Amino acid sequence: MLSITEENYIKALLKIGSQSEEKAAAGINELSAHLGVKPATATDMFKKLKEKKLVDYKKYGKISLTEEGRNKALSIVRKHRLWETFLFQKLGFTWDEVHEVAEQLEHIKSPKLVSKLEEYLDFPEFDPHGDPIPKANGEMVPLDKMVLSDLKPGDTCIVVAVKDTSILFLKYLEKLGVNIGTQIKVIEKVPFDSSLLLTIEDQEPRNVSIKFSESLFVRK
Amino acid sequence: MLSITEENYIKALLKIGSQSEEKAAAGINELSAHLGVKPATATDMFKKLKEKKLVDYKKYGKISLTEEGRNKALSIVRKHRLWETFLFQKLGFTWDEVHEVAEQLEHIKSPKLVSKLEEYLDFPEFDPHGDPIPKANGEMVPLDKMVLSDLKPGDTCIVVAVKDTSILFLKYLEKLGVNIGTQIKVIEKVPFDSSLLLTIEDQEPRNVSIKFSESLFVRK
DNA sequence: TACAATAGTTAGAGTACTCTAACAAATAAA
DNA sequence: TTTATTTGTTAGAGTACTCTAACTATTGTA
Repeated sequence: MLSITEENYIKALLKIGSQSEEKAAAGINELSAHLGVKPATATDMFKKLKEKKLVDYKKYGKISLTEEGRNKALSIVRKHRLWETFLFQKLGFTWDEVHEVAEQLEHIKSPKLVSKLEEYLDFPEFDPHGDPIPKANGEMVPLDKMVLSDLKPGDTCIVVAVKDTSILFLKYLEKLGVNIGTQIKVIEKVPFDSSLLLTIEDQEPRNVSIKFSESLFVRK
Repeated sequence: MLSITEENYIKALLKIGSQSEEKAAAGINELSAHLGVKPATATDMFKKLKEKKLVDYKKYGKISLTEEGRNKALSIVRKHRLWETFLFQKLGFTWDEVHEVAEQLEHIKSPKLVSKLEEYLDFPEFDPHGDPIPKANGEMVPLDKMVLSDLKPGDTCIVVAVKDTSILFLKYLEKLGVNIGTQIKVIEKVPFDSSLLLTIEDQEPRNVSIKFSESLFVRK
């Protein structure tokens, strides 16, 4: 049985690992920053997780999940996203509120609760941020997505997920009327600062920064 | 902000305190047994809770909740019973399964979650075991209840709650077809062992032990 | 009222997780 | 290729919660 702390460590590794390409490995500094602890603390903890055969790790090397560690981490992500979906769909939480509460709910230990919840939500494939929800066996529909900033003038796309889940960004999206499924057309790319001029659904064209367009996942 | 451990300590005190009459105070041995820790451990913890002004306590004296401690404890019981209701009504958990999971869910910190959940459940007054759910302000409908063993032959009653929430007892009730709201009529009291002969709804009369009849709350 | 039984406390120690400070390895730059 | 910078490790210590063992106070009984 993993402690909440241990669960958070392997979850962080799954998240950072899946962002980078290839073997999905991460360094101590990046991990500790993401977890909000000092590198020394993270070193100790990953040593312990290595003993438990959840991570692969050698002194001064990159850290990656073992098969078992990856499954455990996926089951936490599964719970997190199912709870987010519940909070959003059933309890009327807003987009930006669900994450924080789901961070707590994801650590509840009850296999029955998870499967009942999934059934109650009618087996959702995506959470409110557009991220795919892993199934009980760890499978996950791959999301074919690109960042908005990769589009060219004239391209049209559908918003499928957010890359940045910070409250500031989510609130800004809300204000702009952007949700999962929203249609966006790129009118023009400003060479000076790489900002984009675009139309959101039927609204008037507006300009968004490169930071914005790199934080939104879309599908052509 | 209280830790999960601290929450469990004041919850135990509320529970034991409200079982006994008068000033609702409890001893260290009883509390530590209920919490599954050694008396030495409980002594330390209640000292700490005294510093936080959540309990009244002097060396070698009984322990009781302060006004603030009582409010905190009630809010945990509120969460516990709302979650039990959710698990039972919405997710199809059985009577005996809800408690264990609610023990975990009651520690989730989110005032919004609690009020949204209450609203989603349509402001329930009782949990699946028949116990009243405290309102946000700490108020609770008083349950006019007595134990089945206090009835006399010829009396008829309605089951309103269970006193013992152990899985063994709940499963036995299920087998007997006893639920909240079930009607029971006492036919005869056996002087030898104080067991009762009774009819449950329209079933054939059957005999139940004194242990059984002292574990069930009813209303005449 | 004295003493045995019960109830509660203190001291010392262990585990899990965290930190700071000092150091060592790996990597990038001159 | 030597050095500076970045990255990661070790040692020592602190907090929260738990234990055992030894002790003290309170209560009930003879």
